[in-house]
Amino acid sequence: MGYDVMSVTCPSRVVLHRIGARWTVFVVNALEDGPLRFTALVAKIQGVTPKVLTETLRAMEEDGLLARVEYAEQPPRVEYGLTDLGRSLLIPLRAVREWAETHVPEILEARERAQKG
Amino acid sequence: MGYDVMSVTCPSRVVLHRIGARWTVFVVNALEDGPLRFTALVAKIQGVTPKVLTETLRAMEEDGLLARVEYAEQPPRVEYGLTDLGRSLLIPLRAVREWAETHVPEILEARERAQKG
DNA sequence: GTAACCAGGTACTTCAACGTAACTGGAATC
DNA sequence: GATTCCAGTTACGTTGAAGTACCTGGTTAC
Repeated sequence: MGYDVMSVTCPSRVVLHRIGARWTVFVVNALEDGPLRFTALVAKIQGVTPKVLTETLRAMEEDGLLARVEYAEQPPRVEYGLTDLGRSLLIPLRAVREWAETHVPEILEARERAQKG
Repeated sequence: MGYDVMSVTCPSRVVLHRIGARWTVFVVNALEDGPLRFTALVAKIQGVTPKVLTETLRAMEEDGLLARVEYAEQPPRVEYGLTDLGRSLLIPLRAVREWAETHVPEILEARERAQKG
């Protein structure tokens, strides 16, 4: 239904902002094959710090992209997995990721040309 | 070609960062139907300031996504248009945009639930 | 008992992105 | 000759996201 992304009041702008956040794309991709524990995520997504990962996870949980599941075991275990909504995001994000991977060389060349020229 | 997006050194991270920049998506979408002049862009993309738009355009030009064309007329005219590379980006970005537009309600509901609960 | 693991939390700092406001300089228009 | 349009530029201030470093409290393994 007609959202106008160019309008300042358009709610899809908020959504695009969340998607554009530095680490959201990585979390979604990292959870592609199933739920993971916090430390597994830190290990898999190189360069992310615990603090930032926590913030990203909380934000994504708030948006219903992610489910945080505590298991009542001893010792307790916490797992993060994609919801149906989060999983549906995989499709467009995969397209972006593939575009990035295939066009990296062209962009790097363009940057070099811009530096020299 | 094996890029590992999860690796810190992966160049596609840089690319994803540029794509994730607040206004890149809007510029690409705004130029979908052909080249536009600077002021036309400012008018079309609501909320963007001249300064930020200039920065965004320069960065995109450096990456080869955009071509800046000066016409040797009186008075001179400047137009910005997508390159082939920039146009190829339209496809994955359209997918993201459509996802955002269709799932905005779900996300807003999830946020409300998170606020109350 | 002590060392490491898990799942974070806190406090502080930094930095780039973003925004505001005002200005420029040439050309055309009234 | 005053104003407006175009295509920005410059200086400055703000903000929010990200990073650094260290702490915590329970649990299990050595």
